[in-house]
Amino acid sequence: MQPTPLISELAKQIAEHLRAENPQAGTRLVERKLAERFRVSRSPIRSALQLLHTQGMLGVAGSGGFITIDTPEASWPEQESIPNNDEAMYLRIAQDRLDNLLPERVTENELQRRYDLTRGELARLLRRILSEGWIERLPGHGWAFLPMLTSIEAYKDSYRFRLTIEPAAILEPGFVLDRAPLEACRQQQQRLVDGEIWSVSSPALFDMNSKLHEAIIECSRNSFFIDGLKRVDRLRRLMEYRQSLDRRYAIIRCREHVELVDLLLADRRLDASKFMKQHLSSVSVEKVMNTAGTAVQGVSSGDD
Amino acid sequence: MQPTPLISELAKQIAEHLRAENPQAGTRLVERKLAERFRVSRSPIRSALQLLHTQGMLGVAGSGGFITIDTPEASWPEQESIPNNDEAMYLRIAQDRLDNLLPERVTENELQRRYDLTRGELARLLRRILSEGWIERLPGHGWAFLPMLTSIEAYKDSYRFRLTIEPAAILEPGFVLDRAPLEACRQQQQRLVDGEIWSVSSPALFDMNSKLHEAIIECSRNSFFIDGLKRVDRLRRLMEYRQSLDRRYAIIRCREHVELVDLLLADRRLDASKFMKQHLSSVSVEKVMNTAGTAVQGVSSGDD
DNA sequence: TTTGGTATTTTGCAATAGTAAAATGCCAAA
DNA sequence: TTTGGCATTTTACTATTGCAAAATACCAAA
Repeated sequence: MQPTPLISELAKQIAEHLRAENPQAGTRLVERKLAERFRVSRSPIRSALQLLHTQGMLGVAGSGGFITIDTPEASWPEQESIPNNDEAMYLRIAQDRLDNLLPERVTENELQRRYDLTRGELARLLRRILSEGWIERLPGHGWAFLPMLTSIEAYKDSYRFRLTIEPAAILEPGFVLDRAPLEACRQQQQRLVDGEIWSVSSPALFDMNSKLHEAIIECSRNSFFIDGLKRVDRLRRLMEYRQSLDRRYAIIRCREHVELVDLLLADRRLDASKFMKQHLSSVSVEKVMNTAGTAVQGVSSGDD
Repeated sequence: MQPTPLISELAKQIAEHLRAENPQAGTRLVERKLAERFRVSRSPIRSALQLLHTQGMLGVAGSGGFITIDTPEASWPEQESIPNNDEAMYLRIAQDRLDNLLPERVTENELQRRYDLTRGELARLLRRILSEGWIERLPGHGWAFLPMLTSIEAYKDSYRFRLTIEPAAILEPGFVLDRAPLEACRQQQQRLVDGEIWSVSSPALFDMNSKLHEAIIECSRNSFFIDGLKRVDRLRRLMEYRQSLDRRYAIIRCREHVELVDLLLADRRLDASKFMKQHLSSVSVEKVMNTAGTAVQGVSSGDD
């Protein structure tokens, strides 16, 4: 039983899950529970557990099944070892598109040849790109890339959109605070402020920041706001993954994040909404100032 | 050369195009121009023209090629004759899903059997549904439907989202008025107010109204706002297609639409934005009142 | 009942070839 | 140059079959 992509992906997620939960040694890992949680059947879960066991990260219970053992945190390796081909290919296509190496219109065969993909891999990629909204099918043959966040204009557009929906989402009538995830994000931001920010990688920083904003908007319980922000973030990620973030600005944003979460945790929603507005508009201004003088693909102030 | 789906679709679009342009008899239809406009190659355009010619709606020029003839409006038939199988199937699946006849999780085979589809048809359908955001792939096998606008809650959510973005879009700095489409929409709305509303079908009414709102938001030139509204509208269409609209309320909305466009055409953007806000919130209230007493799937006030 | 073990069924990807349809390149005429 | 006619190339859908992997059903033990 070789690890299929799904199996190693699941192993990674289970390890991550355990790192977050941090259960005491000897806790039983119930196959059905995990299967339900990760929305797959027991088969791949079982194989993933097997895999983690052979890596010495899980023990076996006397009566069968796997249990956690007392694993020092260091030995929950970032299971990135198996570089997910799909993800890499996805980013590569995005970069090629941003660099204008890919024409606006492409056929499936072209892509398949160019990136040496099987039909299935290509189908998966196109599905993903489609659902993220930067490609569409032409009526006849082939696909057309949609304009992405290539220009500063589009960039500013994305911030004005967020400036509209994020403060409004906090004032939604159905807004209910999810304390746990917010407190987790707050801690993360505090650690960044306390110095981690100077060592963490740009993509990781980007992810932490967008995770915080998404955690907040999810409290609105309005899926239109939630989806709206997530769609913007996925596009922004493609743009910002290639930039290195200027930590001198980023740290200011992180401080603001902490303050923002504190307002929310104190149930001061109106103040939080106002603060969000101010937070986003200052990021926006910064971006413009920052990109005005330098090349579009230069250093980004950014974060959020 | 039988008409393929693409060809009959193009014939329909070309007829519609001509009805809108209303060129004088004898105007030459340039294949390459049409091909570019509809983003296909010349082949299917040529076949579509051929088709329209055999239906007696186009003449031939002395030196080859097709020209328009003096066709009374009545004889530009709504080319709906060939019921697009894909579209019908799409609506059927949406309805089945809304009626809870389809489980939350389905496999491709299940769908293929249930609706008697070929692999390709199914792939096309899934792609479309995916891009509209109400289905997603599971990590293993199969697909999961996402919660749609099934509840009144979600319904109200969609209006609050619009209430946030639509008035804001009018105030976007990049806002530039597209007079032609707006004036066309205004005329359409005026005709509705003048009595057409009592005879036009519910889906047609829905389309006219959403077209107006989309025409307005497109002036913002901010693709995040534009996309946001379009996504909401696609979902709303699925819900509202099954409802018959109460014309006594709808006509009020149409009058407001005329007024709204007039404000825009007079360049009173601030007033237009305020008016939009009031317009949307009254629709929203109406919806709630209307659905509160009756069944969810009863008569909708609606329109916008 | 809950759980893991095992066997069985089902799924959907891969590879292939054939084919209709769409895209494209070239040419001649206006 | 613009345009339509025509021929050719390319694309992507269809329909196979085989197979690995995922889902599922059933059973026994705790």
